[in-house]
Amino acid sequence: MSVTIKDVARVAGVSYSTVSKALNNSPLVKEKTKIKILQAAKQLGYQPNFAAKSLVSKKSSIIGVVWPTVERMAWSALATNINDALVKKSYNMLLSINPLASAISIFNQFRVDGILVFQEERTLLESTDIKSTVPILFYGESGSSHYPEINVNRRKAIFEAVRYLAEMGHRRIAYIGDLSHKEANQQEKLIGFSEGIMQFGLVSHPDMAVHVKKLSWEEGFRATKQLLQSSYRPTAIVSASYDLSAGIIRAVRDASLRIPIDISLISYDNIPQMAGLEIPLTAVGTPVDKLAENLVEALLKIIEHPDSIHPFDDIDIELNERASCGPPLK
Amino acid sequence: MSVTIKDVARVAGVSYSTVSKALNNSPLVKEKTKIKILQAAKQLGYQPNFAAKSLVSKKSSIIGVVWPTVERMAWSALATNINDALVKKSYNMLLSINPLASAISIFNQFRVDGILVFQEERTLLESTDIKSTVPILFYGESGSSHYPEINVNRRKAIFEAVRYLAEMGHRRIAYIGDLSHKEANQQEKLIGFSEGIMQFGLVSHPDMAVHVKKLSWEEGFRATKQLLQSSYRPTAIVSASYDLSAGIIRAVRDASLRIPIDISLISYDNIPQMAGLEIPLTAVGTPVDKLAENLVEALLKIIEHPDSIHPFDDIDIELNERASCGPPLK
DNA sequence: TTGTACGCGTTATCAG
DNA sequence: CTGATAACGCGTACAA
Repeated sequence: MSVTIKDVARVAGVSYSTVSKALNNSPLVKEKTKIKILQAAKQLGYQPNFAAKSLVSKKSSIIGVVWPTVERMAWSALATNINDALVKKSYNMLLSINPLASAISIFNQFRVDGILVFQEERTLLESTDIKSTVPILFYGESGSSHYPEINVNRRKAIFEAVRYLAEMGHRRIAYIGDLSHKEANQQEKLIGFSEGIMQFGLVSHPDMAVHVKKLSWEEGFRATKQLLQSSYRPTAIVSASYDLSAGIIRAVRDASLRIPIDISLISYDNIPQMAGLEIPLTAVGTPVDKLAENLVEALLKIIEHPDSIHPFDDIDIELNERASCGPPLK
Repeated sequence: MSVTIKDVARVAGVSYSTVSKALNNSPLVKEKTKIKILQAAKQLGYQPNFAAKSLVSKKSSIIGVVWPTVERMAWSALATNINDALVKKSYNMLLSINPLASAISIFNQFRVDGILVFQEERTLLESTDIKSTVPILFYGESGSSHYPEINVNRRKAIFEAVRYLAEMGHRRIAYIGDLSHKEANQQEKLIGFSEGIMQFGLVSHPDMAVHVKKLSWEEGFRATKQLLQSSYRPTAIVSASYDLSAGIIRAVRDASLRIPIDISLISYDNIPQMAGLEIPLTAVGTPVDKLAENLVEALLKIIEHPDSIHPFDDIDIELNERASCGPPLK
């Protein structure tokens, strides 16, 4: 049914091995015949067969990405950026939203060149022991030390956010985020906040940190209402995620407070969408495009040298000033 | 590097064709040797090579799904459900977030068994003429009539929502959604609303329909504030999407109105998450699980009979009563 | 019940 | 420059 190089060869009146060369732009083919072959190929609507190609070449030019069911904005943005970065390196990205073990199994059978795993919580992994011939890179907590992982330094990011506010003159800073100790990533952020408060000798208060069950805008909204009604009167808020921040803005405005005049807001998750909110948000974290490039680069490095050990540094964080922070009112 | 059936054969002390049979659970192999082979395979960590397999069998057991950049909740839910439905039929799903043309090209080279395209706006498609040997099914507007497509009857869905409210006694109903005529899907919803208003002889008012630029919660929030401040005093709201509704609820509650006592709310997008909102929302639309099953079923039908024409009916809609609608206050 | 041989669509190596 | 031909890993008739 589908057309092969042999069909193309027949139409072009050459042998199929010549077609193969022509299609791969080999210099061993005369320009004229090359053109003839290319025309025949186009005319027949030839599409190379990936399976055959990767069978012989042992390469697929595909990177498999394992994605837990994703709802958060920051992750969508990351996926898009990784895709772009991969295309730039002439790879293609395929996503699987299956459970980790089966996704990895599928990608292994496909003999993709590399696998990138987005891991939010680490609990899943520990039970099932992952077997993979294909190089894997974890983004987030891998849980097992068998595979290389890259993480961003969330602790430092939040710490820097606090520093930024403190240096601006803020003394009463609040934090809205996941206060439970279930997810290591979220815990890191909280620690960063605490460290900042202590380090810069800021005001402490029992209500200064508000817990959210999910990093969603609803929770951000709710938590902010709660915060503003408490006896703590913050002049600035540190938010643990983009989605959270979206809800925070709404709640703050509803309380007829102005950002950044009455209250400053700085958010984790350094994605371009921050600029598109009602108020362009000053944010801290690794810019997604850089993060994506780092991840891709690291993965390609692993692919090229699968055996050597790869101790990846945490990716550097940045603080992007926009319009949501200013000195406290008085 | 990676282990093949030949390696397994050597370890198990049989020929590799026997291994092949054993692995495919053929009855032509003695139980005892089968076990021996299976053990050897596991011990070596054997993973079948997809490329080789699909090369000879002309099947990949993979369905490629083309996804525009994902941000909306309802779509995430749909993807998850399709994945599940596919697994049930022993297929695997792989996602591509590349532009339509290149995604289809990749899937063609992979010789996936079928392609499912999520198409929100149709503008993209019309310029590039899609060529695909692999069967394609469009969900949404394909734009060209070359490929089969399935859609849900959004017009009817919204119409039924209006009917539901009307029969409950509501006379002043508002609509929050995309009022521009750019996207056919959104236009359909608006038409359904207008038809309902006319058919049931309800009150008309210039402010009864509020436009949102995006189907996001922010816009839902904003539009609702606007609606509640206008001179129109609706007793019920019809919302065009889940995300919108989330924002609507917040805005309504902020105005100290109670749902459903002071105001009723019914939403398009029939997804389980509706039940998880602050107020379990009565919703109309095709339940995602059914939608997913329908799509999968239709696609498999096309795969089996690629040549015949497939005029798919719109998928039926359902109205799920939850806790957000009641009779008007007086 | 097991093994042999061939072909799937490519690339790569050699001869011509 | 071009054309045979051998792999690649697997399924499957067919032979043993």
